[in-house]
Amino acid sequence: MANYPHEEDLLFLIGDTARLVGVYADRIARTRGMSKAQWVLLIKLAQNPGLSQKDLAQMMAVEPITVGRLVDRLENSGLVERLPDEQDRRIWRLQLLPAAEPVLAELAERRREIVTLISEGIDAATLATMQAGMARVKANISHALKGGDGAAQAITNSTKAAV
Amino acid sequence: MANYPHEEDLLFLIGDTARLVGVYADRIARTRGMSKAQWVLLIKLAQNPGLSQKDLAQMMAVEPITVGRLVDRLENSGLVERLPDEQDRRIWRLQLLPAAEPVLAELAERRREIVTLISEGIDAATLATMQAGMARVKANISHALKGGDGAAQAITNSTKAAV
DNA sequence: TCGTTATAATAACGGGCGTTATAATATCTC
DNA sequence: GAGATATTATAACGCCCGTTATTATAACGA
Repeated sequence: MANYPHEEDLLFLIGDTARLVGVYADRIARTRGMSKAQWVLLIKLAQNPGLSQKDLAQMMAVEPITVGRLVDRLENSGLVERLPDEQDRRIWRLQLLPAAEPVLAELAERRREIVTLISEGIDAATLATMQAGMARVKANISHALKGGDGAAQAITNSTKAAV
Repeated sequence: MANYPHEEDLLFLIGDTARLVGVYADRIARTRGMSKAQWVLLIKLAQNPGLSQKDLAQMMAVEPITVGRLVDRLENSGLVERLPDEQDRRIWRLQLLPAAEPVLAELAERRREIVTLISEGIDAATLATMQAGMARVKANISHALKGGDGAAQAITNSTKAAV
């Protein structure tokens, strides 16, 4: 069964890599009783306390309903709480609960390990090019999906050094 | 609400971009009555008729059970059939049905449009660097998940021109 | 040849995610 | 101020996907 590494399309590569990294990160998250998606939410929320679900959804590049469901589970786990907004009764303000902080601290180191792992054998300049390039791909597709996220400068090899 | 483009992590970028591209591709696939995952399966199967579910799973970088479920649906849609293997009664050999071909042909053009879309504003050399880099990331994570896929040469900026 | 071990496929379970539709609440406009 | 319009969150539905466990069949070893 011939099975060469087979010069794969960037499109397939993006999907496969994300799924595989997701599986890996998910296994780590589960050692602390959460999923990868919940872990991401916690990270974003730690950086921006008091966000609404809609704001958090935009930051995570998912639909608001997805954040709502994640918060349901995180609330059950005692890691996040929903607080009513003073001005607008449609809005929940999200807050980490104390139980979240030690778990997040432990996982932070594991996250650095993942970054190291996926970067193996790739030099820093290439990594920078990839980061800038992926940011542009994300901007392109976001725009096509009619959100747009600004940041639309062209990415070239020479941009790389500046990133 | 300050919301800068915010210098995003490659790890987050990979996940977000894949999801967003997935949503976009899925919308296109649904105009032909299938999902993005089913579309991918059909493409791989068209390139390699007669694969077993396990082989196809490896090619798609998913678990065999995932392929089994996708084939269930594609069989119901009349796009794929399962044929018994002559030698080994555990194995199904997969085959596209005639109905699949015109649909696949129509979708091929839409796929090229997606590639054009996501590549906008990124020069060819950078795209090549990204492709080689992502292939390495995939190899790194595959190896860590204990499959490994060979192809473990270092990727550098100079590699780029050769790709 | 018989029993152990390996392998392909599948079932059950649970979490992720978008789409469409709906309820509650704000906001805007006449 | 009242009705039209917009916005935040949520429910229902369906598909994606991995983990663990099970069944059927092959392959291997004494």
